[in-house]
Amino acid sequence: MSADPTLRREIPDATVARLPEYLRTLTMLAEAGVASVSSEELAASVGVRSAQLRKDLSHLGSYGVRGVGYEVETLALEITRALGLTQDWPVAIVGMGNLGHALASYSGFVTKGFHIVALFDDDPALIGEQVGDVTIRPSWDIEGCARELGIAIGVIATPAPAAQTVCDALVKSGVHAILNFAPSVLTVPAGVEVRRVDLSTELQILAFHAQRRVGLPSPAVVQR
Amino acid sequence: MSADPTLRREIPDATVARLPEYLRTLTMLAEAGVASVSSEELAASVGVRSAQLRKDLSHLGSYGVRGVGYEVETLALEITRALGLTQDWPVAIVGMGNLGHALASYSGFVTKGFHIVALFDDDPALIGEQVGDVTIRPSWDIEGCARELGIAIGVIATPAPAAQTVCDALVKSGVHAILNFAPSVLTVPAGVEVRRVDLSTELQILAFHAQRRVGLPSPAVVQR
DNA sequence: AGACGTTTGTGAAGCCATGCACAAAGCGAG
DNA sequence: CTCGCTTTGTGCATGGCTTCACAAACGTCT
Ligand SMILES: NC(=O)c1ccc[n+]([C@@H]2O[C@H](COP(=O)([O-])OP(=O)(O)OC[C@H]3O[C@@H](n4cnc5c(N)ncnc54)[C@H](O)[C@@H]3O)[C@@H](O)[C@H]2O)c1
Ligand SMILES: NC(=O)c1ccc[n+]([C@@H]2O[C@H](COP(=O)([O-])OP(=O)(O)OC[C@H]3O[C@@H](n4cnc5c(N)ncnc54)[C@H](O)[C@@H]3O)[C@@H](O)[C@H]2O)c1
Repeated sequence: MSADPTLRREIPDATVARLPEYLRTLTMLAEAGVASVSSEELAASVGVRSAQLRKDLSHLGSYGVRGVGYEVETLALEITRALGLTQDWPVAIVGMGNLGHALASYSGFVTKGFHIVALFDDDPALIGEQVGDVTIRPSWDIEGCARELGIAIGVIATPAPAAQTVCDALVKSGVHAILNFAPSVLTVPAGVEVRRVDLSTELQILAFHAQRRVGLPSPAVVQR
Repeated sequence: MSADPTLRREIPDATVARLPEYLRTLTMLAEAGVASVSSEELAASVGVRSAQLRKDLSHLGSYGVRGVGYEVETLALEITRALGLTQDWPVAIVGMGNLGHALASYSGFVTKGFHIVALFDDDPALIGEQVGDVTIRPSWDIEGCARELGIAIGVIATPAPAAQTVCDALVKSGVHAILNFAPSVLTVPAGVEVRRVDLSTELQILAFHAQRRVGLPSPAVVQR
């Protein structure tokens, strides 16, 4: 009785982080004309254990057929819904340097439901420049137009010292989700979600593992 | 008896992932002239609990002074050693499109001990182009010169369909650490470490959380 | 209709990471 | 030297995630 079908179950963070991978693989399968897939096959494509895949999917509901597997289209749709990708998300990028330009001209986002609707920078030389079909605006306009444009997700690609300032402006404009490329820790009010991507950190983690290799039995032809 | 002082202890992955953050903050403190820091202060700057910081550091050894804290220079050096950053790491980037160019011209890597020593692409229009002080080489030369240049870390910034091919070439050239920006799962021999950075995935995770917000008590002035 | 092989969904167990709480250890003041 | 204050390093408890293993469910074939 208390089981409301529309009630969003608690989905573990670890699962949420894997759902996009499942979705991407399912989309590829659908394009290849595959209609049905087993947890074993799908898990192998994504690089996880089949038990993990099944447990992850069980958090969304029961969309498989025992003895058969999952219908690719259906499962893709359910993951899309769980992730909230049935609607389009308006995205703004702040900081149109090297990285900002690469992000703005990347076509891989739109196909996933993300639309870049605003670009900001504080360099007068960049303001007014057209990237794709969006014009770069002055960053002091963030508070003015971000709310108006309905920006839901903000991407920060400014140098580290500017990141907190930009973040504050975004939050003040009603943005509750921020992807931060600057190597700095952002302080935000409760209810605002921040994810950080730090490429230097990734390289350093790789260096750690590479260092441990020293003295190991060479390359290995062993496949895993 | 089995305790070899030079034996590298097992450092948990979760800890390794945080060490670069600690190091970055310590470097900033050092530049600001701070000589000593407590676990409480450092943890606050990084955004973790102090107990977690102390436990993380305890995996490296005992470099703090009770009642006082940690000497910034010393701790930074120890983390640098633990991560294997006392040596410089030669890095190659494959795929010099938008993202590849942004990465190649990013100055934040060299200061951390990473040197981009080779760039590859298979587009004749790009081959020969100079980025910084490195010339773009044809990607069919990877096996020829990667080993010779001592490439330890490979960065893949090609479209997804080319990623596995490029990865194979890198591995064949003796590269054991790969940072993959392409949205594809790479298959590698045992002993090769792959990390993937997928910006679409990050946005999708943010979308999930943003979606859950719907109907929540608005923005909130509450600081956390 | 019933038996059989396959694959899902999930309890249970094991594992790892996080957070708590405190004894041990250092420093400085008296 | 001793006392008291501060902060580290860590044992232990807690919670979450992963993996195992199997009953339940489904399609198919006879
Ligand atoms: N380029 C890379 O490959 C790379 C890799 C890792 C990390 N990063 C990080 O990403 C961020 C951007 O890198 P980049 O290479 O594009 O740097 P960049 O210097 O090329 O671009 C930064 C841009 O931000 C703009 N900016 C500065 N202050 C601003 C403000 N207050 N409001 C709006 N815009 C502002 C600048 O005008 C500039 O256009 C940096 O924090 C960098 O550390 C970049
Ligand atoms: N640009 C972004 O902001 C962004 C964001 C997310 C993910 N990505 C991913 O990063 C990758 C690169 O993105 P991009 O925007 O730079 O793409 P891009 O098309 O601008 O560049 C790809 C480059 O790879 C080269 N290439 C293709 N096949 C190759 C091969 N076999 N060997 C060597 N080089 C080869 C191409 O010549 C081109 O220069 C893609 O996989 C993309 O999905 C990019």
